[in-house]
Amino acid sequence: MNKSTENIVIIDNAEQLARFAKALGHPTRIAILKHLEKQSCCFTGDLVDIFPLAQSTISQHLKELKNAGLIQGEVNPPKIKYCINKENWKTAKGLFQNFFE
Amino acid sequence: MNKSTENIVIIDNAEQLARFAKALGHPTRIAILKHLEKQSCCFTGDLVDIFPLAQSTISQHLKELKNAGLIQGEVNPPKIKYCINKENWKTAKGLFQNFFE
DNA sequence: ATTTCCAATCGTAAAAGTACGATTGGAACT
DNA sequence: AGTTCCAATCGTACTTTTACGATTGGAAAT
Repeated sequence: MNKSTENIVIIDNAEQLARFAKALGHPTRIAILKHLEKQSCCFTGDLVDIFPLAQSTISQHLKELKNAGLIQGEVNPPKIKYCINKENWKTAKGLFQNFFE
Repeated sequence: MNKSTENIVIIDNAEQLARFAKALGHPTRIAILKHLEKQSCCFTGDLVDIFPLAQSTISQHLKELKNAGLIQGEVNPPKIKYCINKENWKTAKGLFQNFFE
């Protein structure tokens, strides 16, 4: 069982919404996601160039987005290509939409 | 200048979105907002009855929601009636909508 | 004036988040 | 084998969040 995505369905809506919201609760992570939306995909290194943050910090943010299920990484040696996780993205969209009516 | 609401317009979208998201990033706060949506308004005490949390903890969550601009409190002695801040709610809704396309 | 009631604030403790530099790991090249 | 490259992870420091009980403050009622 993949901790980051598989258990989304079994936990209650409020918790799932809070989970997504928490992942979105940092300007850098919003910016990363916006960038991924635009680019469709990108590498960690690209982000390190764009943001004035250490590589380890970017990596940490990516990890959180991945744990929340909002992105996924595809190994593309020697790089790792990050993309929006479209399925969960849709789920998140729906939850927020529903929440705000 | 009211710190919680007035400066929303002047800060960048990503930051504002992150701010709202952060406020939504806790199950209790999601639940409080859902309750406020349903009830239209409510008192702190009502929430203390509903949630298995200390009064001070609820108060703290309300404070954060207020600081984020999502709710507002109207004094209604001896109680305080909390409502959704409709204007900012709309702003938040728009930001999330736009973010998810 | 005192009491009562509601809610904010204070003080505190434990846990989580944010950021950094340094190190490690794995895959592809010399 | 050794080197190079990218990205994850480790170790660390600092800040913020979350939660609690206790205290305070303000308004209404006795």
